[in-house]
Amino acid sequence: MQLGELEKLVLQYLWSEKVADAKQVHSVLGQTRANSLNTIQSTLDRLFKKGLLSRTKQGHAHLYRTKVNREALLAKLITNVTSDFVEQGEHSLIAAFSSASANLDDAQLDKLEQLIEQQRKLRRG
Amino acid sequence: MQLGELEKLVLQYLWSEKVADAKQVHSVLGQTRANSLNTIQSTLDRLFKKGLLSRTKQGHAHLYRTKVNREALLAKLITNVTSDFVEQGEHSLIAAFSSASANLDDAQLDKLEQLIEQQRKLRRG
DNA sequence: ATAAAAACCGACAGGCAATCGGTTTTTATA
DNA sequence: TATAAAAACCGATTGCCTGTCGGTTTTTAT
Repeated sequence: MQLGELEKLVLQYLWSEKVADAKQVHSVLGQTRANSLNTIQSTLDRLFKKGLLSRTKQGHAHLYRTKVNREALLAKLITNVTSDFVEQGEHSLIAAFSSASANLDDAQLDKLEQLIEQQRKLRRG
Repeated sequence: MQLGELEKLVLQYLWSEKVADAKQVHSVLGQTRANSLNTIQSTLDRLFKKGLLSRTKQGHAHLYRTKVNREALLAKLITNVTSDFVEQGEHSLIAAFSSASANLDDAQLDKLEQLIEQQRKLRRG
């Protein structure tokens, strides 16, 4: 699943605003990008069809919400883009890390270690 | 950078074979997919233009080699697909890790920690 | 009932991968 | 060195996806 520029902007907006209708999204994104309201509606609809947004009717407008948070989307995108290259039982992030570790500075290594520890704690309950 | 199905197959073939010309690639991939030699040539050329392959002339054929290994490509793809969602100054792989850490099993967490330690040792000299 | 608001539908442009026919260039060799 | 074969190169087409929006239908508030 490929995400276009506008789709990404809309997702980010909805992560920050929680809920919005097309008009609201348009009023904000229309300031940086010259989009018609229809363009925003199409984009919202495409994201909805991709399963990334949910929507409910409120009055005569759809209210859109994100259906996945940023972390879940990142995980999904990563899986999509790498799945053809990873073996069963292997995780793409770990494979990638082995090639990218040299580019991380000490602080980033620390950070990563912290994240691992944090995850371990979570599992111990 | 978006990779198509055939492009992925070609990359995987070249990771396993190290070096090949269009004819060789075609003779192998042509068994599963019905491609003309020209199709393979186009694909090799596109991968070359994307910087994923290098090539040298040998006789009247280009010999292609991968320019990035699998791990480096994974890192690149992950960075590409996540970068629009990652804050300035944050390393996308680390951001990605915090998104996906819940999907890693204990052994994978161990493995990652080992890789970090290994990198640390390397730096200490 | 009606006007306004929004959804819905359909179309088109632009970009990219896959595809391949036809032409030009290169090279080995007769 | 002329030539045939091999491969590169060029250009065109198809199909898919995102962005774009005009026009029509549906919904709703008054």
